[in-house]
Amino acid sequence: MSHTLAPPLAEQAPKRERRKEARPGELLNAALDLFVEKGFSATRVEEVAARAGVSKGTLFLYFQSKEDLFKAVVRENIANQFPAWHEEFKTFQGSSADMLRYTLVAWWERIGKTRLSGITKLVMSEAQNFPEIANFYQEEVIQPGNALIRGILERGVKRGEFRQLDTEQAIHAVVAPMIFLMMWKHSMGACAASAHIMNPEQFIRMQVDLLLYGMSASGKP
Amino acid sequence: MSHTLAPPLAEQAPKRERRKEARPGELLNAALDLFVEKGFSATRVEEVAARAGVSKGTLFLYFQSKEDLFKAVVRENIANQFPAWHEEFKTFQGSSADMLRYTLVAWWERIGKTRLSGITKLVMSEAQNFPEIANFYQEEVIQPGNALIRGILERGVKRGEFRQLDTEQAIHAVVAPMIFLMMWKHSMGACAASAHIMNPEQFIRMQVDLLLYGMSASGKP
Amino acid sequence: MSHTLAPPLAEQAPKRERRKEARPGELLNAALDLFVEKGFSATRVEEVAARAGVSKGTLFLYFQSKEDLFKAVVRENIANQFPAWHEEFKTFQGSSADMLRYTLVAWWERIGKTRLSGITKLVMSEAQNFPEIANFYQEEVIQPGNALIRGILERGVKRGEFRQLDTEQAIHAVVAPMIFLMMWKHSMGACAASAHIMNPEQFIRMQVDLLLYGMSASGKP
Amino acid sequence: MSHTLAPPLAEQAPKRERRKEARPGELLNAALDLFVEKGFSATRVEEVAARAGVSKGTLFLYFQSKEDLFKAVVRENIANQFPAWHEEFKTFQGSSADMLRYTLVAWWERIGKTRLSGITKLVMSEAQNFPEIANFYQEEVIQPGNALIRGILERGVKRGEFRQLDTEQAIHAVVAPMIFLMMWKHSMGACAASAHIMNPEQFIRMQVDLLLYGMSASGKP
DNA sequence: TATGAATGAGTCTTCATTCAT
DNA sequence: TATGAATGAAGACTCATTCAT
Repeated sequence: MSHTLAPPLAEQAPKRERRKEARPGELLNAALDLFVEKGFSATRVEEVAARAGVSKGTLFLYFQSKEDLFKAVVRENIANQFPAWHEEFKTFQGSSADMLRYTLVAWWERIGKTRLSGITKLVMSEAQNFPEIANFYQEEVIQPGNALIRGILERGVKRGEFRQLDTEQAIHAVVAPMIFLMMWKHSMGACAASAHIMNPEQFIRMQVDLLLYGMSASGKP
Repeated sequence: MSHTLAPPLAEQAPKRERRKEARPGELLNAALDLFVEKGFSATRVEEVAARAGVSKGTLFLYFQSKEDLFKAVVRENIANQFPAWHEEFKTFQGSSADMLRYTLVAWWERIGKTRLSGITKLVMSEAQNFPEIANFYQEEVIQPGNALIRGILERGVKRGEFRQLDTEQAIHAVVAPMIFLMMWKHSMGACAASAHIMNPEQFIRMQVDLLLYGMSASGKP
Repeated sequence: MSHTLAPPLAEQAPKRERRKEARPGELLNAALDLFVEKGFSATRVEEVAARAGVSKGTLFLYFQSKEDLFKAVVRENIANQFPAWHEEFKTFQGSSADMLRYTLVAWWERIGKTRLSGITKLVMSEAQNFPEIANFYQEEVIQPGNALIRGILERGVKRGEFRQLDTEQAIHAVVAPMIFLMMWKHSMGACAASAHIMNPEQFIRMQVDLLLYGMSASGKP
Repeated sequence: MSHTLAPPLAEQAPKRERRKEARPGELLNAALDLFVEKGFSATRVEEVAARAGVSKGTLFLYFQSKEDLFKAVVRENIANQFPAWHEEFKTFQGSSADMLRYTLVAWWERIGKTRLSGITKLVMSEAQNFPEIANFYQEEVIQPGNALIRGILERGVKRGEFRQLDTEQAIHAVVAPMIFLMMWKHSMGACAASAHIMNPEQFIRMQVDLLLYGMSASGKP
């Protein structure tokens, strides 16, 4: 398996003759844009519909409610990536340190640097006011995502590359900088004043180094 | 036993209580609670007033607008802590590693573990939609806070305890886990499913260790 | 006879009536009524909507704001009359004295005696507090209206019927009694005490006589 | 009796030692300013109090309500001028044409050109919404004012200077341009665009000429 | 399937008036 | 007499959702 960073989700939808069947997809795409830009609560369904080129009523033909629309956005764009990740991981050949490093860099390419990172930001921002969404995200994104990391860590421990770890704690140590990066990018990072300060790739590299310093069985990554 | 519909006579609460001095504090306290609980946009000024035991109109006697109320909450609870921090730092005697460790632990005690952490979460969540608030927070909290960290790092470098660093990058490395902790606590951490997973003190300790591994001049913290 | 508390079953009025085409007109008509009756500031959009038989929200479907609604009322009822006036004037055959007399009498029939006169009253009443409206009215009504009068006066002078005049001053002399009439009708004239005192047609006739006395080249109208 | 145009109401209030007794006067003065500037409805009692240097509560100590305050302003500044006018008229020596001319010019000096003209504008503007005020003004200002004019006209007719007139109609012909002038000054005249167009003294002179043309027994004023 | 007109509860803010001190 | 804190009824405008066509 090659470690190319190409996005796994190639758009193979035929460009023509898809007026009707494509409607949900266009709505989903518009919704993703707007949810990321304004958050869940501040996004108006009418604007989503307008951006997708349909009427407000049509949106409610495909999605029962604004919340339902959001869930579909998440499933369509994030949750459905997990099988591919799992597949990729099953056949990974390198060291666990490499695997971790690769994962975080690939995550940045496929999620973090794209508008999808805005979804995580949105959920963390508004989970309080929309418990339904919080639970949904927990189950469909966070748990599968954590499972991925857990797999790497347990692999490393089992292969003697990492020292004995409190796995769940370690998962958080891995995930924390990613989440921070997404939050930053979509909040303070969006303000002119502080936008340039942080270089994400550099930040990730540093975080990986720090993590591996701490986790390596040998004391050296 | 008579089933009269007359209201119970227990209502002897004074209707117009004059509490000039106490009002702003009570409103600020109620506002802090609600802003943390629901965010800025979803908090209703009427509810703030009700929780403080006054009418909607009274709130606008003390604060020009909802935004003004929020700024007052931030100033009263966070921004005014910086002088004390600066004072404390000026006379710190130990090593810079100890200073950093002490700072993050103290920060957790004084801000992170209290409801105040909810304010940072709120700002990061809603900065996009309220640029005025974003700028305000940048100037009155983030910049002073960063200055504090910068002081520690530069001290460590000057005293030869830390190796030569890109200070601004290092500030972010220090701040990132704190911000993550606040975000987590007030979003996914507030959901029953994942509340117990993360132990903040332990998380901080680990982060500090990682940071010092990476920054120490000697290679050992 | 049962004293059930159930509401009478007579409510068969359709709740959601679709009248796309008719709505704006009904709203405009209701708005004209209420603006004339109460002025701009004291008119409640909700009452306008109610009088048009729709909900508050529906009004904002057709007009962006209360001010926008007002502008539409003015355009629909007054500003759009000017082309017809101009057309009429272009082909007027009689003497300029007759033309002036005709104009003022016709103006009374088409504007002054109708509820439209209330709009001018409203604008003069509230221009101070709504500069946006003042400017709008100046441009869309007053200037075109003055142009009409100017045309008559210059025609009279050119044809040697009127003596050499300071045209702009004379315009005011012509317009003043009209404006006075509108103001009076919608203020003190609306009070029982003084309603009967003034006969508008007679008042106009007298004003025209006075004006022509003053302006005629021959010294006799 | 001299025909000087000096204002009859000399301020003979002692400048010192009038802290307490002067309160109502200061409030009245502030109220006049603000009523003229913003109208009745848009004037806030709090601002009146502030401008008079007292608290809002104090205002309600002297005046039962906003309406009551307004009535006091009218009485103090306008209604109480009528006795002096009557006195002056009783001893007027010249022709009735001169008397009319003198009256209108003096009226302009004492009322029209001062901020008092704003009161008439205000009443005409808001009478619809405040019938109580409309009636009050009718009785205390309009009727006495009309009586003054009626006196001049009847004098002129009796002395054979004016031809036989419908007195009540003629009163309106006299009053109309004055009212127009006040309205104009405080509405469209306040807008930059049209402020310079009208010269009030010139306008009055012209109106008087027109009136006297029309009313003179000789056909020449 | 698609429209878009209609709804109405909800939100911030203002201000005349009251009343405890 | 004087204060100014407190009230609460409005009012303009928004927006997710419904439903007749």
